[in-house]
Amino acid sequence: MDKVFSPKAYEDRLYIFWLNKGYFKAKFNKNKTPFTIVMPPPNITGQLHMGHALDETLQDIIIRFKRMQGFEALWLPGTDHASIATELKVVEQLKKRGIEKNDISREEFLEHTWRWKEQYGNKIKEQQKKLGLSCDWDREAFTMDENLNRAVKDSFIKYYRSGLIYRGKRIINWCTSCRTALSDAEVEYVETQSYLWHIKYPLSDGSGYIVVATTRPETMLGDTAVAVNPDDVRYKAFVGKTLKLPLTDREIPVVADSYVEKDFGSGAVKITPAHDPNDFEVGVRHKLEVIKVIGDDGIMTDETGEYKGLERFDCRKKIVADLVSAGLLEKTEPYNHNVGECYRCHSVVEPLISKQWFLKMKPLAAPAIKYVKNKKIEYIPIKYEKTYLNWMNNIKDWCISRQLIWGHRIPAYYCGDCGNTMVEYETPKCCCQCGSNKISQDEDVLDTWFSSALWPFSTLGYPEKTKDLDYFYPTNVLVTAYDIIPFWVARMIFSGLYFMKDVPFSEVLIHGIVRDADGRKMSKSLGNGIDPLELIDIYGADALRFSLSIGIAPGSDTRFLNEKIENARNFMNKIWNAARFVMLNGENANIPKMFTFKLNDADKWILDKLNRTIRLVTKAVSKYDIGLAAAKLYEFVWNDFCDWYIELSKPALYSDDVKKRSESLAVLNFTLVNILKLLHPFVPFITEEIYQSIVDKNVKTHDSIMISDWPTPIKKITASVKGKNFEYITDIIKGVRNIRAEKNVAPSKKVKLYIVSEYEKFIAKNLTYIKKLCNAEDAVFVLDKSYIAEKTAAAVFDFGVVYIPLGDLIDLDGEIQKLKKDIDAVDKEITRGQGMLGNPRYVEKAPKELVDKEKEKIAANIELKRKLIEQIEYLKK
RNA sequence: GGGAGCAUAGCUCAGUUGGGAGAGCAUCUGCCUUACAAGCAGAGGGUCAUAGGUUCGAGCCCUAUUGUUCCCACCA
Repeated sequence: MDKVFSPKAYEDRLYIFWLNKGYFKAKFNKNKTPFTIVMPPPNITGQLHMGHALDETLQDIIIRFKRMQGFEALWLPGTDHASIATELKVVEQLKKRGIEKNDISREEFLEHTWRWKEQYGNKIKEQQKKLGLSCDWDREAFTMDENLNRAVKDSFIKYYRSGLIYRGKRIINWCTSCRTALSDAEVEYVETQSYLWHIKYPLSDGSGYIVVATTRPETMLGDTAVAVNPDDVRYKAFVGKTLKLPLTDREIPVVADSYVEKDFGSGAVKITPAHDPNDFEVGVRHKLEVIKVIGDDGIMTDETGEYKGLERFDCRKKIVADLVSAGLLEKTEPYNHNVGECYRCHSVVEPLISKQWFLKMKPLAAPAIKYVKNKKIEYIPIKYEKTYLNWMNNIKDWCISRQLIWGHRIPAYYCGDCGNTMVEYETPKCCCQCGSNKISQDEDVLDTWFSSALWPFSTLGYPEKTKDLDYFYPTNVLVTAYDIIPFWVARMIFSGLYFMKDVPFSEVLIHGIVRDADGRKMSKSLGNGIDPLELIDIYGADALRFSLSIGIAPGSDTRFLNEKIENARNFMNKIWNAARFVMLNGENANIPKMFTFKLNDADKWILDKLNRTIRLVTKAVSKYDIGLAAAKLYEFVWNDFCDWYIELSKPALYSDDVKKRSESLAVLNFTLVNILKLLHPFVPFITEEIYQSIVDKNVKTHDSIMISDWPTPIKKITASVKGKNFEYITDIIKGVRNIRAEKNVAPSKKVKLYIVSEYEKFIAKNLTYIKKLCNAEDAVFVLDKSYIAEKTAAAVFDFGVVYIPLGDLIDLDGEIQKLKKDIDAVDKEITRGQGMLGNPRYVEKAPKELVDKEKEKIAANIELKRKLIEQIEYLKK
């Protein structure tokens, strides 16, 4: 093994090894319980970013853990066609080659897009492999695969036939740049500094005017009324009269509608039914004309007279200018409000009237709410249940049609003669109503999220009733970031319930997003993104994975700091070197099987610690508390195993006693292999690489660590008992080291120790450790201080005192002061404890265990205090 | 406007049904001790945002306040 771990030397090799062995594959197995995760499919436009790295590392940890525990663990990967995002990319690429989307046919465009997909769509897969993900690549799915297409078509038709899908003219969010409708979820609101323009609308009879305020003056060209509140006395007389719409020759009525709030603005609202959802409703109530003034391309329409052909924001400027010259602009007020942007291209979304397909949400939301409330699906952490319920409870119908080419084409057909609509699996030969054969398919495709919503079952064979679907569905846990709950999680839940009559997963593990060092979201526009692949290149995949998993709390954001990954890299190096230590000493050794020989006190101590770690880590990972599990492992491996146990093993390893040596190696190998197993889900590469080089056949039982068994606590080990507590030994070592450091005793200088303790026998048995780790040339037991002639410093414990003769380095007054300080601290502890025990309610209410522990603590502290006082007495003599 | 979260060491964050305040990094001291200087040993550093309350006991539960972040809605 190399002195410094070098991940590049083995990561790729091991991944290929796993692939060749087929260890990632999962298949129907009636003797095993399935555990399923479907991977949130990255977009084919995607590059692996830190968000993926976190999300997928968490999933890999869980799936590797379950696999080792003996589940038939399926992690199903795949990619999403990402309708809008991909189409934008392809349009852009074509533009560079001088090709406009509108100049080529639908088929040609699709051809270009498929080619683009073949070229770039698999990039992320190769990146995921670098991360070490153990997903079943044979099952890799794509939302536009043939069988997934079938699922989409099938579900659309089923929804339609039960009346949940309808087509209608509504105000929808329109992106004038992408030229498509968007769902509510696809609009992002951004606070924008703008103005509120107050415009005078003169009465037709010349008797005055009404002032209306607007943030979008260009829409006034489509105004078909001004509305006031029916109870507003200021405007009572105006209702029913007509106004001259400025800059046009149209006359519009003043209507009364309770939607208008008296106290906001002027109390009068211009009504533009074609460009505002609320105005649309008012228009319906008052049977107003609907005039579309902004076109799908963001250009003013034929309806706008002299403004026709102007871009919408240019038109706004001109309108304002014209109003000023007409003397009709009363005032302009600075105004901050939220403006909707397209989540893909970030251009301003235009609400406008359009004929689209919608999915009725209320009937689907009801069960989706019920199942979550009944805990058939649990959110981890629980707070995200509220986010979900809040969204579900206020849900509106989902606009599912998109005016794009790349996606699942809507299976609706229209008769060119009678206009009949047919929703069918195959193109109808002729109209079922009039018999005409002039049949054309709807030009639109479905929202990308429509197919994503089916992901947990479409990938397993739905609508076919496959064996896999039956075995692996419902899946177990969905792992994703909180920002995708409305888009995806919610929609999978109602889709799963509707089509599968069962939840798509029983748990949702929500994690945060990875932010930069300053806490900002990583984004392309800010240029503050960190490329996981670069980090893998520098630090290795394991270091990246570990840095992302340690210390995170479910649902909370995490900042990415270089020092975190450096620390993780250092930890990998630590593991590497600990293993190297075991290997170097174990060459050619004849290592006995564990528990066939007598364990020494240090062995029992580390095995007890190992047991605790196994319990803790197993429990934590089971609860998906990945951050805690990683932290506990870090602590055990570094602080207990490396800092203590390896040091403790050295006297035996370097001795001439072959038996002792080989027994020590047995415990080292045993502990090491358990550590590797516990760490494997987190850091698969380094653990596999080390596992492969383990020579102790008793502990290396499989040809790969990833198919080995998850550790269980060793039954033969019991915690230390009073009088035989190994902590006495470590306490003494720490105490002596402390004094040495305080008194500036050179590390190379050997010291002599005198020990006074009622547990002399136990300590004597472990004296080698004390001498070695304190760099003491001798340690002898005495009955009390009076047997020591030299001036000494003392390390005082409740179980004994250790004296170090340090000659002139000892300052008597200083020592006394120090001891007094210690006594004060101990006194405080005793008072606190006695206070608690003196309280009958505490003794009565607190758990018995705790009370007993408290009693022991007090006894120990009283003893410690007695010994401290004794020391002062000695010093004063 | 509605909802949720966060506030703990200089920095980034943990803190498991309420029971003696933790880690990493940074700082200081001493060490190239034959696994590891990407290391070892030791040390300093916190009124757990503020004010109340519940409790024998509060970083943790309740109320209010301040600061901060996010989500949803979109009243022109």
